[in-house]
Amino acid sequence: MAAMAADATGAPAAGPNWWRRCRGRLLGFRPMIDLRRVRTDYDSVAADLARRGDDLAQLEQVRDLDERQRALAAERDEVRAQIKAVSGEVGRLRRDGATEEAEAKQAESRSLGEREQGLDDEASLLAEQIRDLLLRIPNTPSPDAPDGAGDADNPIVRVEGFDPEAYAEHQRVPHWETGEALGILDLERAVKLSGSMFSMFRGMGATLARGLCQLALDRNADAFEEVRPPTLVLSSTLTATGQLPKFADDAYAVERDDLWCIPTAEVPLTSIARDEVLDEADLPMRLMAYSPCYRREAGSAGRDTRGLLRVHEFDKVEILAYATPAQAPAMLDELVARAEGTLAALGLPYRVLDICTGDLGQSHHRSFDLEVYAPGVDRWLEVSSISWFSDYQARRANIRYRPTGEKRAEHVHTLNGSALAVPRVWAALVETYRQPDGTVALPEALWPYLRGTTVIGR
RNA sequence: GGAGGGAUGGCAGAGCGGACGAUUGCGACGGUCUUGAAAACCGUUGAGGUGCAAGCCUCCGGGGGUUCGAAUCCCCCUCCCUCCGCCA
Repeated sequence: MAAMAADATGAPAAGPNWWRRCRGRLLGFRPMIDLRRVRTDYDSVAADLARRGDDLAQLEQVRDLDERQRALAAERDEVRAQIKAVSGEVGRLRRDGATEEAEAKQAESRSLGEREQGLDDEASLLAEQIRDLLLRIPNTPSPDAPDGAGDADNPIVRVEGFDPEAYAEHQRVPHWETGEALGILDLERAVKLSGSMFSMFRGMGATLARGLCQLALDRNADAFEEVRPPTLVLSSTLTATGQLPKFADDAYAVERDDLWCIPTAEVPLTSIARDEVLDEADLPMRLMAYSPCYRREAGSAGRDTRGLLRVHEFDKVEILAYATPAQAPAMLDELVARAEGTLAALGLPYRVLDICTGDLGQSHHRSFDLEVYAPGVDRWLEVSSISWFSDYQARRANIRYRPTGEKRAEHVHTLNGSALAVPRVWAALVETYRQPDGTVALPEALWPYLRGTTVIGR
């Protein structure tokens, strides 16, 4: 792990991989895939990863390097045992005054030490290579996840409240036009402040944005503990959830302080239990958080640049759970149902997609996407992605629980999803509820959050 | 930001170069006693790696160094506490 440590001065060196050397380091040797499973059950791991359409070269490499690493480590340990024995001998001889013999033993120990050093260097190098590979290998998909090559293959599980014939001309106006006309969205000045793909809500637009978060929090407060987490986090925190090392370009970095802006509250919420052993009685543990989210959208520059469809900073309410493996499938259903419930309460048509193996995120075991229909832009907008990570994140983050009666702690399963993401829902609302006179009549569920306003006019 | 003090097993707290993976107390667990419980007494009790196993190895906040040998000595970092400065 020597290469991961801070340099002698402790100052993070700049450069494309500066965070590799930073405070808090990347986590220690914490693979995402169970290395033991790679050893004992290689074929099934390979088959699982193949379903994602993944290249298996890295996995093969891991298997081979691991074999060599273990052999070297065993040899090194044997030499270490000898050194210990010989050193003990030295102590005894010195006490007995047998100086000459002691010196001979010292020489012997010294040469053993050189051999140990060589073996250890080699074994550590291999271990590091294995770790780097393992951190980049994605999660294995659930057997229930549908097969497919990409987003075109995601089955639509259900569509709720959508009637393509039901829309009138006055709803076919993009939210940015209505927003500017009503003075509730000020994109022009947002660009002046922060550049393209930033947004600014004003007046009732801002109240609506905040009200949406409040609504989402209130709807889940029956079972979820509200958390207000930090939104700047260490590299190690971003690694635990899987954003690093592979997706460093997608996040905003505050280099001089080795901090990153969170892309989602999933990041701090998941790390809350990092390096802890939870009581089984406390599971499932449900948490929710409102937070701003920051995304560089590096891979999608130039796409969806108009309006609120894709922005660098937005507000979101995230719901998350730690669960036992047995509880996880039901928890996935619960999170989906909760996210759906909020969309339904807002009266927005939506559909549910079962994400196929080829479109699953790197750390996802199974995912469902929720999309709302926005008539003004005539598109389905992804507003929530609810995912089950199996033990992938828990392994990286070292989150465990002790099954009752068991001696050995096991990794928990993590699940999370957006309860509500503001900009796209805001857009869909403004388009869906636009009246013939250009005002926006908001659904009743929001009224308690709008200070008495029910219709946003000029 | 400056100056001092600290970080050891679930907790408290010893150890300051060799018999220390770590005294002890509390807690927890098992047992004896008891109608039951308490008390008392006896015993067990950190984590991880590797191996069929016996075992061996690693871990005293993290990293590096000195040494035949480091929890113990040296250097760097992080975090916590106290004081000063600054501050929503």
